[in-house]
Amino acid sequence: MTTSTLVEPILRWYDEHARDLPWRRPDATPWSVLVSEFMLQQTPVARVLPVHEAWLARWPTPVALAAEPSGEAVRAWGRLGYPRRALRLHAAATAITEHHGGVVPDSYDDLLALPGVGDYTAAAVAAFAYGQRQVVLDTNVRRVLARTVTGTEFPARSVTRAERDLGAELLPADPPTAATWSVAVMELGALVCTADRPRCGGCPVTDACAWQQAGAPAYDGPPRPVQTYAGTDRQCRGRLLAVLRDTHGSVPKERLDAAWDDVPQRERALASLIADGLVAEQPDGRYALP
DNA sequence: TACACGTGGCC
DNA sequence: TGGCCAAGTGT
Repeated sequence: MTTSTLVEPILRWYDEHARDLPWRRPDATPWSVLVSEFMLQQTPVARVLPVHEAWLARWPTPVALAAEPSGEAVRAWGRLGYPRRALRLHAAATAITEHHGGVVPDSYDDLLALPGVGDYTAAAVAAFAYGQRQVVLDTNVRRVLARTVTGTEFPARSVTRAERDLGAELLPADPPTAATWSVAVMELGALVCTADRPRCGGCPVTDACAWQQAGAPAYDGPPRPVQTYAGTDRQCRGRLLAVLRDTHGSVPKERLDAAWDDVPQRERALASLIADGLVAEQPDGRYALP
């Protein structure tokens, strides 16, 4: 397996098959890229598109978002899920306003220091918004590398040193090409080398793929954790927050009580929402977005 | 290192 | 039908 057997075909494939997404357009601002990365964390592109568009129309800059209460960000987040991301995006906008002159920072370290920005998002923004040479390892990239290079259907639970070394080894030397390569591998993972039922017939590197050459063996690693949802605290939190999101102003506690039957669970969920800063209890005892 | 954290679509 | 999955981060 040489670099060129993987990189060049995937770059050519991307040139022909890349989706036209708002945050990939030449006129997309770093803020647009940053917003997209927050929204895309654990969330499909199709659901992000309309919310991203409305978000950028309302808040074209981090300064504009930072000027509003965090609760407005939570409300505008709508039903994207994981609303703590909205809170963190608002906090990131505030930090950018206060510490970076309102400009999304371009260094990996400065990005990493922002709330809600971890290794993936810092590398992605540096690469996609600023054209830098960064190792971008998301779930798509990791799956593509696991199959094509390692010969396993799925990567390990967490990023390994070997993956990081491999990502660095494959990364083209030229920064703009490196950035394109990173988005190209992600796109291949999202559209072709999917977790379930990969479309190997449309893959530009199927002939070089270690997993294919090994006969596409079934995954035999440790069981991947199942996400339960019905009846969980997460679902309860979602129900409570939906009441506030869909209401202008504040609500009495009875409105929240009506949203979930299990009393101890409801109280626990409400307390956690308040602790997270997603819900504010007012002096009059009513509840509202922060 | 595991686990918590929303939501909806797919087969 | 319901298990599985979707551009992760924080603790």
